[in-house]
Parts: sequence; structure tokens; C-alpha cells
Amino acid sequence: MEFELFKFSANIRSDIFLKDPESSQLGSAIISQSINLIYDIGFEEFNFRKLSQQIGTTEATIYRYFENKHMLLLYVTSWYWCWVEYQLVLHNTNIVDYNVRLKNAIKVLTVPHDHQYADINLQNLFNIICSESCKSYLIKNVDDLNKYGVYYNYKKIVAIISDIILKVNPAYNYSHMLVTTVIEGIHHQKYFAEHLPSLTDKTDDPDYLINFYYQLAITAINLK
Amino acid sequence: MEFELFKFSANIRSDIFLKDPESSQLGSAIISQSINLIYDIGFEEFNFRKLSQQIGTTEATIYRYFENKHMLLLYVTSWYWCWVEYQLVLHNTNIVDYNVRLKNAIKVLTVPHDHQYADINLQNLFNIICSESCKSYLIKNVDDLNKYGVYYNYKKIVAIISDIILKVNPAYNYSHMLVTTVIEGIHHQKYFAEHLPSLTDKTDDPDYLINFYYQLAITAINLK
DNA sequence: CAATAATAATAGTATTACTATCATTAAACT
DNA sequence: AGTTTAATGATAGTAATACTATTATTATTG
Repeated sequence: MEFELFKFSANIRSDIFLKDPESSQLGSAIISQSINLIYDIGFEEFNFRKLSQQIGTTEATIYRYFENKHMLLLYVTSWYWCWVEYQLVLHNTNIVDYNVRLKNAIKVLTVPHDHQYADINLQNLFNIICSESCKSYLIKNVDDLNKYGVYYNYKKIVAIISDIILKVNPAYNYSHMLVTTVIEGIHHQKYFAEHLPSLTDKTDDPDYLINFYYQLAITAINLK
Repeated sequence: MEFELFKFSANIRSDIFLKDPESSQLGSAIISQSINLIYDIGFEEFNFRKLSQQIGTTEATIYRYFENKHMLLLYVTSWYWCWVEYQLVLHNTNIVDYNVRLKNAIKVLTVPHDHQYADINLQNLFNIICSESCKSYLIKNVDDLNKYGVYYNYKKIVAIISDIILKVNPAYNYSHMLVTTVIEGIHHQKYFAEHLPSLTDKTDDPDYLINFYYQLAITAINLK
């Protein structure tokens, strides 16, 4: 049934967690509160002791859900990519023009449309995605983790948008590079606009980022 | 005198260090060996105890040069940007065509031409720049650090390349965004090619990255 | 109501990220 | 050459972090 596509439920590799945080109220609190706490104090300062105090549980209990804070970050970023996947379906259903699909995708990647989903603060989540998500793979054991498929959700988003690009121009050879350049670029520009403004060119236009990256992408795709 | 421009000496903000590592042999060893050690074990696993053992000195001594390992990373990345600045001068002197200047700049940002400079392994340095450099600003105290001008060297490179772009098209409004998109993009694609190949499109052509980002940049700049 | 699972409470360990102190060596200046 | 000054080495110690283990208590399920 068509509307089944619209039902959101995070599809996250079980290797990321020890006990599924979606399986209990405490687990949900671990996720939603870790997003808020990481937003407040940053991932480096964040630890399970502080998180347990914020939730009103103990360090040992959180360790039953996640091996360490790094795996929790991986879970949070995976959750974000699940959410993006859901938004992509939502915004691109019945859209026939692949140029429009691409623009919608970039739009989804640039701003969180809603403020809250269940107990998750999407603004805070997007903010930590911009500043912390790359730390989930810029680590020494990335190859080991990758073997377990923990980057599945990110890869899937890249594959989906890559496919849109190939519909626009089937001969384009650099669709994955282009997608990751745009995604990571958006995150960086958002961060720079807030902290290092001389590294970006923020304007009054609320859509300046969407327009910049859509232009960049579409001209690259249609070239030659 | 013209050749003064070609003399390389790192111009790094003194707020980054407690004692200038260029002022002693031990200081030089701290820099060159930290590059190799971070390359070997990654920045998370890296600490001053391990570094001191590798150098044959003590933890306390290294702490007299740098407040903590994060400031050392900032020094190393700043050193890299100094090196890039030097390379840009070297490759773009007497080049009149700004399109060529831009291509040369992207070339410099994509591959380290030499293998070794003094006691510094440039291959290892470039590798950790790709995987660790963004951690020097993706931190909670970024605003405090920025006040002290510690990101000066990165900003300068962005400004220099941004100026080249404005020579190509003085009406282009997004030169800084474009430069940081290209720089961070290069780092990411290098990393993905090595660890998460499905997120990029590496080819046999050794210049594929240079060509991709030059094409991307030049078409964006010349648009409208 | 019994059995099972989940969590709380508490304690403990190894490592990390430093700081402090003092002895020793090297450099620089009469 | 001898004295001051600075840099480093050696050692020790502390607070916090990143866990692990144990047992008691509560909630859930059969």
C-alpha cells in the first residue's frame, strides 16, 4: 500500500547498538537527550556520566545500550539519515521532473522542516549533524566499522540522490562525489556561517545555500 | 627582492603555542614526530605520553610547548596552510591567466608535490590533514579560539584563492563558499577513496580529483 | 505467583590529561 | 673560567574519563 512508504521508522543496523534504544522508553530518552546534551556541550565534552545524570539513570545502564559514546554518535547520525530518507520520499513522491527532485533533495539536506519529531529536537539534531557527524567516520577504526555496515544509512542517501543525478544525465560519471561534496559542503557552510563567517558568504536570502548548491550541482551534471 | 617570496618559514600565530616549536630541535621533533604518530594511530589515540616516548623526552616537556594535543593539531594544520601558501606562490608566480592560477591552486590542494620537507613527511601530513584537520575547528570553544586568530592561516588561503576567483569573474558572489567547498571536498574525497569508496568515484586517472573540482569551480564561476 | 529480564546502586580499575617540584644539563653573559 | 639563566629530565601526584563488575531492586511476562 502506497501510504506504507510514509510511515517513518528508523532502520538502523543492529551492530551499532548493544540493545535497541527503540525498544524501551529509557532507550528513547538516551537518544533524544544525548542529542540535546551533545548540542549543549559538544561531543568532546559529552560522556555517559553526564548523560545518565541528565536522564536520571546510571552510567552502567547506558553502557547496556551502547558500547561507547562513539557508537551512540553513530546511532544518532544514522537516525538522521533515516529521517532524511523519509523526508526525501515525502517531498519527491509524484514529482516527475528530476531537476525538481534534485532541488527538493538539496532542500531537505539544508533545513529541517519540522522542529520536533516525537521527543527528538530536529533543530538540535541538525546542528550536531553539521558539527559532529563527520566524526563518526573520521576515526582510525573506520574500516572495521564499515565492514559491519554501520554507514549503511549515509550510503543509502548518497545512492538515492546519486540516482536522481543519473536520471538528469545518465552519462554523468561523478554522481557520488558530487552528492557527498554537496552534503558535506552544506554542513560546513552552516557551521562556518555561525562560527567562521569569513569562510563562507551568508546572505539575507534564507535560500542562499539551497540555491548555491543546486546551481553548482545542476551545471556540473549538465556539462558536456 | 623577488626571491624573498620563495623563502619558506611558517608564520603561525603565537597564541597557538606556549613556546615556539621552531625555536629548538626538540620543538621541531615534536612537530615532525606528532605528524607521524597521528598518521599511525589517529588523533583520538594520540596523546603526549605516547609522543614523548617516541621522541625520547617527557610528557611535561611537551606540555611546555603546547597547552594540549588539540593546540598541537592546530599548529600542525596551520603549518600545512603555511606550506600551501608557499606552494601557491611557487606555482603561480608569473602566471597571468587566472583560470590557470585557479587550476594550479586546486592542484596544490590535491597532492603534496614533495615527499619530505626538512624533517616533515609531507605525505603523512597531507593524509592527516584530510582526516583530522576539520577537528581543529569542529569543537565547542571554536569561537574563543577564533578570537585569538588561530585560524588565520586557513582563512588566508581561502582569501587568496577567493581573490583568484574574483579575477576570473568580479561579479561572482560566492567565492569563499566555493573555495571551502572545494578544499573540504578534496579532503573528503581523498578519505572516502581510501575508506568508503562507495561515497566517491575514484578513477584510474591520477588527476580525476583536480579535474572534477576545477570543472565544478570554473563552471560555477562563469555562470550568468 | 514464579520466573525472567531490566534497571538502580554502588564500587572499583586502568588510562588520560594534566600540574607541580626539583634536579640536571646546556647556553649565554660577564 | 665561572656565574647566571633557561631548558629539559625525572618523578610524583591529582582529577576526570572510560569503562567493568556485583548485587539489589523493580518491572514484565508466562
